[in-house]
Formats: sequence, C-alpha cells, structure tokens
Amino acid sequence: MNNERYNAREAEPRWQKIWDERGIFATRNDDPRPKYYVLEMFPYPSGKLHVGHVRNYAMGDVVARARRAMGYAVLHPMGWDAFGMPAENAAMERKVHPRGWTYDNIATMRQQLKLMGLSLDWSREIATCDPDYYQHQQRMFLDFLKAGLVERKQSKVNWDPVDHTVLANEQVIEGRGWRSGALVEQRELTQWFFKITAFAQDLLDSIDTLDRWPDKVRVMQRNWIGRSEGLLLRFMLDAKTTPNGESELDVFTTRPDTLFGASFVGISPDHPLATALAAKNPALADFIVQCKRQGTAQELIETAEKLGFDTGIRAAHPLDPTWMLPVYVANFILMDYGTGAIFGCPAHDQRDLDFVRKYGLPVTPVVCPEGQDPKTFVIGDTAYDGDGRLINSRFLDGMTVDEAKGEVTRRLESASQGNRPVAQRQVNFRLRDWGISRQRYWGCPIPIIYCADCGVVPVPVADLPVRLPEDVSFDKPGNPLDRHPTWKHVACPQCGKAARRETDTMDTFVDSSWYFARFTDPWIKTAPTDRTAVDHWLPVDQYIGGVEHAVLHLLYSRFFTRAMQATGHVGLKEPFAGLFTQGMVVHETYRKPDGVYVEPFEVRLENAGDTRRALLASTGEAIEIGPIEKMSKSKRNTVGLDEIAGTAGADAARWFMLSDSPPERDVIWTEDGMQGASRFVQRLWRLTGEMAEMAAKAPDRRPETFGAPATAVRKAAHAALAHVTEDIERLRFNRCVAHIYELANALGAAIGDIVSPAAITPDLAWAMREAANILVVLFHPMMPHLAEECWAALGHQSLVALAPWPTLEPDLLIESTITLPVQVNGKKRADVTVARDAAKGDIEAAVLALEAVAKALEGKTPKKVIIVPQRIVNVVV
RNA sequence: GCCCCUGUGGCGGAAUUGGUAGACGCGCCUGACUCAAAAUCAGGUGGUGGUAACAUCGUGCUGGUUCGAGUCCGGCCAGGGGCACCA
Repeated sequence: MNNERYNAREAEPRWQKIWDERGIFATRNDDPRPKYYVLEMFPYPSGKLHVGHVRNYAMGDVVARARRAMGYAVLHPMGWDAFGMPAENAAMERKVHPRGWTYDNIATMRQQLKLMGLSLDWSREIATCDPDYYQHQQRMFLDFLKAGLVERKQSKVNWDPVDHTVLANEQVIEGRGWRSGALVEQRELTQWFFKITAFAQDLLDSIDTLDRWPDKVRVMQRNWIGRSEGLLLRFMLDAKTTPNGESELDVFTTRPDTLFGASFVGISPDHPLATALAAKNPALADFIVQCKRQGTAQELIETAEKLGFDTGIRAAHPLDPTWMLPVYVANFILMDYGTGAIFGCPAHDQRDLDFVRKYGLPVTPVVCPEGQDPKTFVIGDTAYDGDGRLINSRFLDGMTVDEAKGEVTRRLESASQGNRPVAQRQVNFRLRDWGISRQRYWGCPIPIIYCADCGVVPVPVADLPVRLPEDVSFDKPGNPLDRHPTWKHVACPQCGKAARRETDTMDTFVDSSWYFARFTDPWIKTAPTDRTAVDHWLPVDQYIGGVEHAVLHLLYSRFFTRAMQATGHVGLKEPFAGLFTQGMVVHETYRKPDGVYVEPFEVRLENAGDTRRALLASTGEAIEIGPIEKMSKSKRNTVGLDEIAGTAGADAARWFMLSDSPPERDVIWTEDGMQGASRFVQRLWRLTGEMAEMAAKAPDRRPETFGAPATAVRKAAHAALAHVTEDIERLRFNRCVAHIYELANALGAAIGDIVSPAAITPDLAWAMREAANILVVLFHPMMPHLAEECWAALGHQSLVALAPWPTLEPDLLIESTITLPVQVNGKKRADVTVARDAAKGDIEAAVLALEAVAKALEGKTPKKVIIVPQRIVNVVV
C-alpha cells in the first residue's frame, strides 16, 4: 500500500536523472523501426518558460511517448530560435551583449524544459545563433542565389520606425510592426528578396494535399496567396498626349465584362508613365509628392480620400478605338499589384465610384441585377458588384456576367494590334516576394560583398561562415554592423580590391524556415543536411504550435523547403505532413482598487456559495477580478513554470494543461483546476498502490476463466485502452484525460466492491495486475514521472518509458446482451435488453411487450417499428 | 466590406458524426471520519411540478427536412478570428 503521499518534488528530478543517464530519448538515425517525427515549434529564448509553453510541449510529449510505446522510432528534438530583436533591446537597456543574454536565457529555459520531464533528444539541440547553424543558412542563400531564387531589388518596403528595420508584409499586422507595434511607414530601399512568388501557384495547389492541417490555416494561406484570374489588356495611347511618345498601357482586370462601363484609365503615382510625365509637369510632380507623403502610414491609407490628377493623356477603348478615355494618376492604385494601372468602371467598383463622383466623370451601369428593370436601374452611392445581365454594352447586352467575360476575352485575345494580341489571360497573386534584409545586428549575416568594379559578389563558400563581430556597441540607434569600424571593410573575393560587406542580416524567420531539416542530422559540418537522414525523417509527421504563424513561419517553411529541394538539400517540398495549432493559455486578471495589476500568486481566491472573491494574500485587501485574457507581462497575469514545478509538480501541470478544453481552443488557467490535477495525482498513486497489493497475489499464468468481478475490471481497462489509443492518435487529449478518469473511477469502484480479502480470487488478482499495468501505461505520456513511480510500485524493474503499448483484446468490448433505448414517436419511453445479435422480429416483439410502450401507445396500433441495430428502437404511431 | 469559425448546466466541456443530450472534470450541496481543520470516502447536482415513481420543458433565435436533429438545410442574432484601396 502506498501510505505516503506521492512527493512530486522528490520523485520528478529523480526520474529525470534516470532517463537522462540511460539516454533513452536519444534517437539513432539507423533505427530500423518505422519513423515518426514529432516537433513543437521551437521557442524564442526570451527568458523563462510559462504555462503556455507547458501546454505546447506537453502535447508534443504525449504524442512522442505514445508513439514510442507503439513501436515507432521517434524523433523529438528541441532547439532555440535564438536570433532576434529582444536580445538587442536587452543589450541597449542593460548593457549586456546579445550573445550573452541569449545563451543565459537558453541555459535557464533548457533547465526548465528538463523540469517538465519531456522525452526530448537533447543530443540534437541547436541554436540558430550558433555559427555552426547559420553558416549552412548562408550556404543555402548562395545556392538559392545561383538558382535564381534570391533577388536584390529596389522596392517599397515596410519600415518600422521604432525597431529601425524593414519588415516583411507578413510581419505587418493592421499597419503596425508585429513586435514593436509602431505604425509602419513605406520606404523605397534596395533589399534582398526570396522569390516566394516563383512558387505561388504550387504553394496554392499543394494546400489541397495538406489533409492533416487545420482548415483554418489552409484557408488563411489560400487567402494570403490570393490568386485571381483575369485579363491583361492593352490600351493604345494617343501618342500626341504622352510625354515621350509612349503608345501603349497595360491594364489588369478581373472584370472584362464591365469594359463598356469604363469612364477613365488610372495609373499608380509610382507608375513609370507618371514618373516620366512628372518630369515635365511640375503640377503632377507636386501631386505625386503629395500622394507619397499622405501614404507613409498604413493606417492613413485606409481612410484616405480618393484623389486624382488628369494627365491629359488619352487612351483608346480596346473595343472601340474611337472612344477616348482620360488617363488619371490616382492615389489608390498600387504599383505592385497587376500592372499598376486599371480601367475605372465606377458603376461596379466602389473605389472607382468614389473617385468619379469627385471628378465628375460618367457613371454607366453595365450589369443589371436579375429582376430589375434596366431602364430604372441607377447607381447611387453604392457600386453594384453582384451578378446580373449586361446592359448598355452593345454586343454583350443580355449576356450573364460569365458569358460576357468569356466573350470579351475571346474577342480581345484574337484581336491583334501590332502583331500582338490586345489581351491575354493572366493570373495575379496577392503574395509578394519575401524581403529578408534587416538592418539589425543579431541575425544571420547575408554573405554578400559589394565591389565598385565587380558589383554584387557572393562570399565564396570556402569563406563561410561570415561571422558576426563580437565587439559592437548599442549606445546609438541603427545597425551596429554598419558603424563597426572594420567589419564591413573587406577585399573583393574576385578582384582583391577594397570592397564592402553587406551589413544587413537575414530576417529571423529565415532561421526557423529549415531548422526541422537540420534536426535530422545536426552534426554534419559540410552541408546543411545529410540527404539520407533528411529524406528519412522528413516530413515532420506531427507539428504542433500556435496559429499565429499561419501565414508567417508556416508559409515561409513551405517556400524554403521547395527552394531546398530545387538546390538539392532535401528531396521533398512539403515539410509538415500533420499540423496541429493549439490554443493559448489564458488567465484572469486582478487589479487593486487603484487599478494596478496584481500577479496571480499574490492573490488568494475564496469561494462562498456561487460567488467568488479575490483578496490580496499579504494584507487581505479586496481585489477586483478582471476579464480572462491572454497572458501578458503588462496585465501581470502570467504563470511561470517555476511556481508550479516547485509545488504541485510538472505532472500535475501537464495533466491540467491537457484536460478540460479541447487542445485547439484556449484554456483558462485556474488554481482550482491545478488543485484538481494534484488531487488526481495522489488518487492515482493510492489506487495503483492498492492494486499493486492485489497484483502481488496474482498467479504467473493467465487464468483459464475470469469471474464477474475480474471480467468487469478487464472490460473497463480494455475499453479505456481503446478510447485513449484513438484519442491520442486524433490529438483529443481532453478526452484521453476523461477516459483515464473513468478507468480510475471504475477500478476504485471495483476495489470498493471487495468485501473481504477472501474475495480476492486469483483471477481477480490477475485482472487487477493487468488493469494496473494498462492504467499506468495509458497515463504515462501525460504524467511520466508519476507513471514511473507507479510502475516501480507494481514491481517492474524496467522503465514505463520503455514499456510497449498494451495489446487490446477486442472481444472484451463486445457485450453479449445490449440495452437499447426505446422511443415512441421519437420520445424515449423505455429500455429493452436483448441479445446482441437478436433478430429484428424478436426485438420488435420484446419492445411491444413492454408496459411503458403499451402505455405510451394509448391503445393505438403502431404503424411502423424502426430498429437501428445496436442503436435504438423507435415505435411510430 | 469580404472570407472563416463558434454558440450545449453555475463553469470548462462530452455526445460513437442523424440515434438515450449533459460523459469527465471544476464548483456547489448533504453525509461519514475528525476535538477541529486539511486530506480522504459516500451520495446529490439542467429547469419546472411532485415525498416518490414519474411527467414536462430544454443544445443562441426562427422556419424546414426526417420515424428521429446539438448534429443536415434556409433566414436571423451574438461572440471570436483572418484579410482589407489586390482592380
């Protein structure tokens, strides 16, 4: 009997040490068993772990431990996404070096992860800030460059004025920098880009193959890539009106059907034609300057008024050369989508309508909604973008929108002007190339040298890595690499003359775009990956992380894997076969009457009847319980790992984080929930202790027959086994938890039914031993330390971490008689117990003989009796 | 504005994918043990009526399909998320 309370604080480190010493979670690449790669998104070493990390890693660990038991060679590694801004901010604020700050944090967090008892292969640990890692990234940058997947170009970029760096589109959330929260400005800079658009169509198409990804993420990626099909059409310009005799203008449209509703042609202020004309027209130059000034902050763009400038240029309508349209420069036209030029159809596009109302251009409706009289159909303040029939459109009149699109496309494709078709079908993507240049120190240096004679020169592979200099200062804003006295001054690798290093570093999302591949062989020095290892382990079978990376990390990694495939570093294009996005851990907020937030561990909660109240633990002062929110430093509602591992223990915390809420949803951290988990830890300890006592009396040989009590115990154990196995495979951890509770309840009841020691027959003792073993193996993925302790108490010499998953006896789940609910007219009136394989006629007879059924029938004769085998009986009157 | 998701007891949530709504946990109530508390154990816990057996209503609202709807379809309402001058 386990008389002592289970002491997690003593037991947990003891088992961690044993696992560690025996190296049981280190995975060999030549393991012949089927592979299974489980990965949780690796953490940024920000300082300390909190319960949100516990949830994330506990889920991955359940999968890893269960798959290991099921006979897979499991790869479950851990590393550090170690480059990034916070290290530099710490350097500025605390006068520490980013490297020291980062590695100190890694040491702390590694220690904390070990406290959680995760079954990780620490021999494969990597940190992205280690030159042993980033040199390979530089190597791949050079390979991608050679393959045409990297490009240096001038473009408009998002500039974060607080972090003093450029941000990718994916890193701008509602017009603000994703880290700093500062309003992002537009700047024209020369930058390095990864050509993610080269794979736009494939990235989109392959989403259909990611059948183990959440729909939500797939939808978000589809929207982000944003494919639209349309027509590229050529407008002929009146050369007399253009600055340098230009005679054509290309326009992209998805609505060629509305071409007869055109009332102007619009070009972006950044369009080459606008630039050319501005050189000769000071008023237009002023207007363009005005557009750019007004357009610096994203937030302003969204509320900005539509403004335009009539260039005096005239364009011929593609379907009627005699119809001349005015060409405006308009502030709402984006240069980097389509061609930077549009035709404006105000009746059916709200932006165009707002624009023409201001400049007095005509509004001609050309699509009339079904059922509306074309004579009375007028456009007011709202453009009509729905379906309908064409009007005011000459040969298109009467067609549907789709027919008209087809007709216009056909005509213009076959019409030629100067030996080229007037129009061609085109696909455009919203997705833009990934700008990776960052004007920061703590990142992977871009291995490029600029030479006055040779131009842009890649660093030779033999010279890699390009290491970050150690002696840098953070006393001024801006890039420390750029103002370093010597680092950037190098000899040109080609001509030997004085040249200059690229001082930008790579976006930290590059670092995390391939780490999962590096884990497959982190020891190889000569290449980013060992092809045998990487092709063996990839794809990741189960990837787990936050949904906030749906269009960031998860899209970049898909691109990067394609680029690695194109340059021979991996043999596949989709890195993550299964993806699971877990919810956040949220917590109540607490504030003193003066509005100051109070941390959870300073608060004492009291339940009185249905009401709860919070008191300051130290003084008893009443505290207001605020809304439940995402854990954040500003709301002071975070719960750290140290607070819980040191008291209730890691197992209880893991158990609580996996219980109640479905894993994809947010979970609320509560003291009560944590206590409930702790109680269950003790209950399992007592229960297995009692069962161990009985198990000691069990015969070695399996009994020939089992009595009713033993059979009940065995049925409960095997039912739980079946459920937990399925629920782990489907990542429904909350249901695993419920089924383990059910088994514990059933076993507790079975023990309670034993009236005297004499009732413990050999077959019952044997069943108890079997059930106890099943119970411990079933909960060990969630509470591994407690499981080892119980496993030892059951007399095992080996570790439960190495125990095989129990074998299910399906016969135990099949009952010989079943109880079916009986409905009359769809309302439940009785139960009927019949043989499992009873004939329908027999069931019907049994049902109609029931007193409750007769009563409900009120003497009427049933019209029909519906019998769903093994399910239900419904008598219809 | 467009796209997507969610809505079930006091709370977190189950419901074999169209078949007994409320598994399991938390909280609460009653009892046992205790000088007392903690811990533990036993019982109860959707609403209404009834001592009870039982009856009746009940899955955001509303209509429909069906022998049967939390689950499917139509229309609303509420909450959350994503995208947003993308032509």
